[in-house]
Amino acid sequence: MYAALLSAYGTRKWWPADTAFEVVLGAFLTQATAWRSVERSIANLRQAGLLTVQGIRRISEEALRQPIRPSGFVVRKAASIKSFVQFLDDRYAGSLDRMAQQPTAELRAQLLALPGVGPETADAILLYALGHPVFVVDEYLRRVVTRHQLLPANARYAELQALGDGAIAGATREETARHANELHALIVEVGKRHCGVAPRCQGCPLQPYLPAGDLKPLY
DNA sequence: CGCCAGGCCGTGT
DNA sequence: ACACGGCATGGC
Repeated sequence: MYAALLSAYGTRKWWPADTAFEVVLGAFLTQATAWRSVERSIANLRQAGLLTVQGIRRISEEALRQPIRPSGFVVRKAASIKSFVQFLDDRYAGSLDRMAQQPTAELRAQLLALPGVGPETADAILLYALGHPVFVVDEYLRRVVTRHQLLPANARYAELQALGDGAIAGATREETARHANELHALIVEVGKRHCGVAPRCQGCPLQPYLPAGDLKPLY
């Protein structure tokens, strides 16, 4: 299925961000939020000079709510972003490069301990901001996997991740990270186009892999 | 206008 | 352990 997606859509350029720290901001802002809305927030932050660790460090939590307004959940997201920068300063002297030197499992635990960081946000930061080879599970993957009856609809995050891990294993850490990057990006693409709440399977590159029978809306 | 978006968290069983 | 609603805002 990975091969079919790659063949259909080609190489995606992901994560859509100019810097590692911008990836982190996007990871928080996109929680249950359309990327279109995140883009407007990023534009606001850029205009205010807030796309850097120093920028976020300087602004108050309350003032940060304003530029990220288009992404919603502004009270929680502003607090989460400030907490992350506090953590980065305390633990890694404000450097994502230094943070990236630590073992993946340790970093994941540290991230999950932060407010507003769940498994997907932690893994997105690990992969796209820190370059660690972890597979990122999101709602789109859950939909694809459920529709194709690869796992039950109530599968846990770890089960979905294990499925992804099986598809991205490479000979080197870098190769695995590249596959993790690519496949997640492709899943989002096919998810947006074909795997919404109501299925739109016409022209879907994964159609040959669908089980027999009718598809139902998810909820 | 109503539905939904690249989750996370506190609360109730 | 696990389901369930709230969280804010805007695009379609």
